[in-house]
Amino acid sequence: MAGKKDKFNSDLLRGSLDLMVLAVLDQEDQYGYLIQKKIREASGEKISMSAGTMYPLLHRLEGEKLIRCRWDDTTGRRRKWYSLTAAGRKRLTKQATQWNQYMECMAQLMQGYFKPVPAVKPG
Amino acid sequence: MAGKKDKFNSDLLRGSLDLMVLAVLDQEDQYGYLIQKKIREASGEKISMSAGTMYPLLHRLEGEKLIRCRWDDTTGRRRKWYSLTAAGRKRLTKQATQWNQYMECMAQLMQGYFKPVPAVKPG
DNA sequence: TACGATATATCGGGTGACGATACATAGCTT
DNA sequence: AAGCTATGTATCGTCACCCGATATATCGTA
Repeated sequence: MAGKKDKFNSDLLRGSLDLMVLAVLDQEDQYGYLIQKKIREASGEKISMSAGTMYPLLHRLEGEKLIRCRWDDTTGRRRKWYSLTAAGRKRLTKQATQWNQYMECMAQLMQGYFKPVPAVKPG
Repeated sequence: MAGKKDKFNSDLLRGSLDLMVLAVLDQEDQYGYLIQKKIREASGEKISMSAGTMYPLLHRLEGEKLIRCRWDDTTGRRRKWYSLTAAGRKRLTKQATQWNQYMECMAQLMQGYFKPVPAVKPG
């Protein structure tokens, strides 16, 4: 039973959900339900983005031209496949950099409490 | 001029401001204005918590009995000194642990994009 | 037929960071 | 004296966004 139903604070998600989704889409094209599943499983069920969070988020990213979609109606299951745009890749890099900088700031602030946080920059 | 006015996304703060303030207060007692200054300087001016953010946050933490205050009216400057309660220290540990877990989850999710993120647990 | 998983979508509610604004004191400059 | 900046605390309205609830539809299976 230990460490079973520990869900993260919603506020933690707000700073990183965009980044997560962009990163997942950078690896390969996905549709919403798959992204949700991927994030849930990769986090060991710890991070669960609800449908009511995910679909508006995808629509927002699409509105910002960071991702684009195409419907797949060839099967009974209507699926909306998303892929990164060039702007999306650019944003991903920027967000990742910002994330790293933020981690460094946290390390500074937590000095004495936390051990230093190494940078985790992509290639 | 480069890298000068880069402010972090407000949403990044939402998941960590509580943790920051608790950690700062764990080091030594502070009053609001000092906390604000400390966070701003330790982050290299990158993280700036506005007064409109900080004071309601402190009141909220006080309402949750995580911190307690006492007024200092001995000088011309009215100062409200805050210190951690036992519950506050407990919460700090919990939040820090949660933060680390979240970083690990992010590392998993960013696999292939990010390099792995080492844990940054206190003691 | 009934149920659960798959798949997308919207809506209302609540939370919390932010800019604006207010007020008061201390110290420095003009 | 007047004006400005820094110090110090506080509240308010706005806005963004995560969430649970709800709706709709298909598919497999018992």
